[in-house]
Amino acid sequence: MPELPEVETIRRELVSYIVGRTVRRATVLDPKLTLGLPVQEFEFRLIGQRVEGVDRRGKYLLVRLSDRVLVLHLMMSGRVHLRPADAIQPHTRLVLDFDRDPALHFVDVRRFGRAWALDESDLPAVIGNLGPEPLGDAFDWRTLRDAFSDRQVAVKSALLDQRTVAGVGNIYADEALFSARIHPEAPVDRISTYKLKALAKAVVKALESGIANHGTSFSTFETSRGTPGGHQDHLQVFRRTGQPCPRCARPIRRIVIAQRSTHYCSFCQRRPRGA
DNA sequence: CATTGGACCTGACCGC
DNA sequence: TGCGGTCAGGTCCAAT
Repeated sequence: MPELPEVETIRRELVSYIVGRTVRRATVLDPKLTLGLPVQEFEFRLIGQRVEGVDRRGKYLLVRLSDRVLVLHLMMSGRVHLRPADAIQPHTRLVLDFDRDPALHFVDVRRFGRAWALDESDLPAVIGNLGPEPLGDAFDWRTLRDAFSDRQVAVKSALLDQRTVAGVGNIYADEALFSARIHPEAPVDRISTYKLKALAKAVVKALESGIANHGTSFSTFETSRGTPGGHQDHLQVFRRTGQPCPRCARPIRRIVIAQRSTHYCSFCQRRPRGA
């Protein structure tokens, strides 16, 4: 589920539900979650801490505590649920109990998700390599120009690289490239300034649209309150292989770039000449 | 250096 | 029903 719009949707819900609460108990049910930090130490670092706020950096969720920060990355299948402390589900990996319900449950079928309990000063070690926030002032077409210079990688790969811009994943990369009419295999150093400007705007538009629809959910529920997002009904190309392009009605194609499914219209998104 | 391919996990779905 | 293959919203790390 989780790209920037989905994580942002969760963040906004957490802000209204857990800010001001104090952690009474932390329970790690899957030691893999803490990446080698002993479970007891992880839990100890959270207990007694008050939630001061909830931030987001790219696809990372940052739960600001009195003098620590809990960082969550949902990877492919992670979910955050707000439910009673004792309502443990099959794939629950972490539960934070507060002074009253609901508790925060981190549920993750595939077990790729991670959690860190850090001092603020250790945050850069986890999120220090991220590119600019696409919805912040630091991002515009020059960001892409600088990241793309002297490189030949496919633009789709470059957008998925979190050092380029933080938070874009497979769905919103495909959607943005469609909006900007850029072929996903276009080598980044051959994209015109005109197209780069279109792409920067398309990235912002795609992400903002996702947020406005509370994220994209394909099969299971998604937001922390268990309601599905609605953006899947607004996707133009992603997972629409064979269906008509919204612009020209020719069938959407699916190819694989960097081992990721990629969806595009071969008529509207022309390969640069000579590439 | 930059880039690529495999690894990490589990479950759903499809064709035989 | 069972089996094997494919696919899934992400990232890291070794090999090239």
